[in-house]
Amino acid sequence: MTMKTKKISFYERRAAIAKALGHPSRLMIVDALQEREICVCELTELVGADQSTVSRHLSVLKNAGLVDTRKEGPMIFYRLRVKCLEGFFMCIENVLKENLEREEALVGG
Amino acid sequence: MTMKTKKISFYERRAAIAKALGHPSRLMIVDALQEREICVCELTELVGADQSTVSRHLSVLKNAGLVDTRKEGPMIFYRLRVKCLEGFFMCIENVLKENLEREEALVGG
DNA sequence: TGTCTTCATGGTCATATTGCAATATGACCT
DNA sequence: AGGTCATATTGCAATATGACCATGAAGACA
Repeated sequence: MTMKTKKISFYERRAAIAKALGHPSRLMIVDALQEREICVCELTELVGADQSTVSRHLSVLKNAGLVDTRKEGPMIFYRLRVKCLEGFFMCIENVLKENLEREEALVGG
Repeated sequence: MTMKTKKISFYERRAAIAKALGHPSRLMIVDALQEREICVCELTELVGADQSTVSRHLSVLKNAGLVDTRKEGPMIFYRLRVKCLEGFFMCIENVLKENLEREEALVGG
């Protein structure tokens, strides 16, 4: 395997995770799951989309390895598989803060 | 504005940033820019795609507020606008590590 | 002026994503 | 078995994305 090929698969794996987090509904879900595990029915209410749509978003998160499931009777509870999302969210907040400052600078100066 | 609308735009802004990082070429670019500012011609070589394709990726990163540009003669240098990407990458690595452990557990037992 | 380099943009095609409706699956209860 | 609730999956339409080619704009330089 060439170095370039290796590099590509390296970034592909990482980009897949970022991509899974790149949708507002999925971000909302992940954020809610930081508190506690939540069933699909409750997540569907939270997101406010069709149940089938939410189910698809959940499967995207699951395929990325971000969440895991637990069965309890007819219900399925989703929970975060990783606790490290703070770093991710902090990074995003930092970018948004910088963007805001830039906008203010453009208006003010 | 209702609470739900507010929440949506909250997550939309954050998801847009994650989405901008959700492509292997863009991740490769951002990673390279952690070292130093780089011109489009060099980034084009690095990524190994058409110059127009790389230019589009760069505009995605710029629109997300992740990078900024500096003109020098006919060249345009791109540089990171934020230094916080460590937290982002650490989070990704953490997820990948967890995923690897899960795969090993599935094989092993 | 003409040409070369560097980068961005419009056009076009192939593919992926997203959303909803409809249907299937699976568990539980009677 | 039949009924009901909670999820997953499939089909389809609309839209977004990503790649290339061709072209355009701007600076450097003879």
